[in-house]
Amino acid sequence: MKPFIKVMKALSDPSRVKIVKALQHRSLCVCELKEALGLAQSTVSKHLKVLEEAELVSFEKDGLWVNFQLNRQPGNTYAVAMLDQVSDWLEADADIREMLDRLPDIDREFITRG
Amino acid sequence: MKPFIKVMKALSDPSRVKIVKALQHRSLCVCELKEALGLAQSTVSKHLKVLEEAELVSFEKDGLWVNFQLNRQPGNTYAVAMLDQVSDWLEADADIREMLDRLPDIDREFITRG
DNA sequence: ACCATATATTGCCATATAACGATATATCAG
DNA sequence: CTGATATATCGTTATATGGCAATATATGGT
Repeated sequence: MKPFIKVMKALSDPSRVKIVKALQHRSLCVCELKEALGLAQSTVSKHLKVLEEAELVSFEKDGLWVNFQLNRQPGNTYAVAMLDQVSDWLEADADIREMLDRLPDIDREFITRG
Repeated sequence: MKPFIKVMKALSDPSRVKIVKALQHRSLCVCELKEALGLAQSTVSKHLKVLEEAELVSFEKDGLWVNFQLNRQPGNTYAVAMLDQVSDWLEADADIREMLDRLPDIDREFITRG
C-alpha cells in the first residue's frame, strides 16, 4: 500500500503536477522550475524530493546543476502507470498551458539567484 | 486541474483506498464499512463524502440505509480512469486482503449501533 | 406524535503539509 | 584555500487532514 499512497500523495499537489507536466517537455534544473512555478527555491527542492521518493522523477548531476527528468525505469509499478496517464492529462488546463507557454523562455543561464 | 487533484487526494488515504477496494466486491452501507475498516461511523461518513466529491463513489438510499457503490458514470474523466486502474491494483496487499477476507462475514443485520 | 435506528454534521485535537527565509552543503573557478 | 553559485536542509508558521465523541437529521414502525 505504501508505494501506491506515495504516488497518489505526490500527485495530489498542483505544484508537483506542474513539475511533472513541465518535465514531460524537457529536463530542468531546480532554478528553472523555480521560475516556471513562481515558488521559492527551497519549496521547489522539497517538492522534487517528494516526487523522487514516489519514483516519479529522477536526476542527473552535472557540475553545480542537477537536471531533473521523468523517471524512465521506476521500480514502483504505480509510478510507471501514473506517469503514462498524466502524460495525456491536463494538456488543456489553463495553469499548465500558461506555464508551458513560458517554458521555452526559461533558461538557467539567465536566472538570477534569489 | 481541480477535478484531477480531487481524485488524487481522495486516493491518497489508505482508509479511502480500502473503501474503494471493498466496494469493488459489493455495495455497502456506512455501518458495514465501519466494521470493515474499524473506524468510527463519523469518520467513515466523512471519507465517503470525499470519495463522492471526487465522483469515485455514488449512493442509493433504501429507507434508513444508504448503499454506497463505485460510481458507474462519473463525469470526472480522472475518476473513470483511476477506478479502472485501482480495480487491478493492491489485490495482494496484506491490509486489503485482510479486510476482504472479513467482508463476507460483515452483514448490516448483525451490526450493533456504536 | 413518539421512539428507534442509520447516516450526516459539528466541534475538538493531534499530526501532516506547503510555504517561506535563513543556513548548510557541494562543486567549480581562480 | 577562497569566493561564487546551485541545491539541500532547517526552523517557523498557517492551513489542511484524519481521527473521535457528541449531536443533529432523516426515515420507518408503533
